[in-house]
Amino acid sequence: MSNFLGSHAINMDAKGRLAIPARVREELAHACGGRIVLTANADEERCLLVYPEPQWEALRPQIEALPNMNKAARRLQRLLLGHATPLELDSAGRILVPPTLRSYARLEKKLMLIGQGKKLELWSEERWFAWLDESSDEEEMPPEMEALSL
Amino acid sequence: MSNFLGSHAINMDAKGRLAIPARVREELAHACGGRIVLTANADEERCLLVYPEPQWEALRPQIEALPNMNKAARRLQRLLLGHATPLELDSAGRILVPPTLRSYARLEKKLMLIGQGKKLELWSEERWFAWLDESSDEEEMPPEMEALSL
DNA sequence: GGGAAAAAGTGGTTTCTAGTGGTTATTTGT
DNA sequence: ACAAATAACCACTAGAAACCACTTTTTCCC
Repeated sequence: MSNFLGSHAINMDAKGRLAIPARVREELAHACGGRIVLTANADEERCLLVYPEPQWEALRPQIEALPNMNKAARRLQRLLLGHATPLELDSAGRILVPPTLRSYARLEKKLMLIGQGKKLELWSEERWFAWLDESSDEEEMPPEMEALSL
Repeated sequence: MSNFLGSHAINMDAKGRLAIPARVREELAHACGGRIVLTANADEERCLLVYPEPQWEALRPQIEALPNMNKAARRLQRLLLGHATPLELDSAGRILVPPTLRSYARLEKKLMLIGQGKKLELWSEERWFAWLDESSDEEEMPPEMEALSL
């Protein structure tokens, strides 16, 4: 099972392509043969999610099955299903990010790719750093988290 | 079980590598054969955490299992998983700190490595001393701490 | 509707920088 | 004084980024 960790600064070229870092490329190669699905993130942070295709296929039916009389559920469906795009790495290990997703996540030239275990997140560098600087201690923690000893 | 104690001043070279002190290297060698995981610290002090790989592997599932519809949990995941980088000491006992982590913890040439029992903390020397000066004992304590007799 | 021009997408090549490994010199501790 | 450990230095390599050339699609104008 794939296990993406760490973060990488990467650049998008003028045509909206980005080169996946070599380390991550290896992970992807044996997790899904380079076949990935790119989609939008549902929470308030406008970043993109990068799933190995099998991971996505496991997740998709769960999203589709949500009770869609519920507003939050409909929102999740529209965002995730509505943006999902299957992609393959080209011969140089690059992917082309569709214009819709580019603008959803406000991607400019400088990006950050963040490992999150079974998936990756793709952020505009500017937004990532802004998010890091946001203070956090106002949030309330779930009990599992209170109990953690790092 | 590993038991890191004490603090060491160390230098980072121009390429972002640092030599682990011999004492610590020995500890690491028999705790994890030199296989470590470097990641970000979640609290407001921007330092890095150095885990022997087995320690990290014990911790990782707990972090991944947090309910990630919760904001505080997501933050912890992004910080810890998103920065975690497995590293091995090279033939000279050095590690290369990835650029992302370097900038997260604002590491310059002079660093401090602080033993914290099962893990180590890596600080910019400047920030470490600043923290020593500013931190106070005014905060309120958890009950377990009240009961301590030093 | 046809053609020209522009834009977007694709593939490859070259250049340069960051990473890697190793070696030598200097310092420190015994 | 000697040995060990650290710091500085140098050479080599691989990866990323910038660049360039070509193809396909779209758009706009005639």
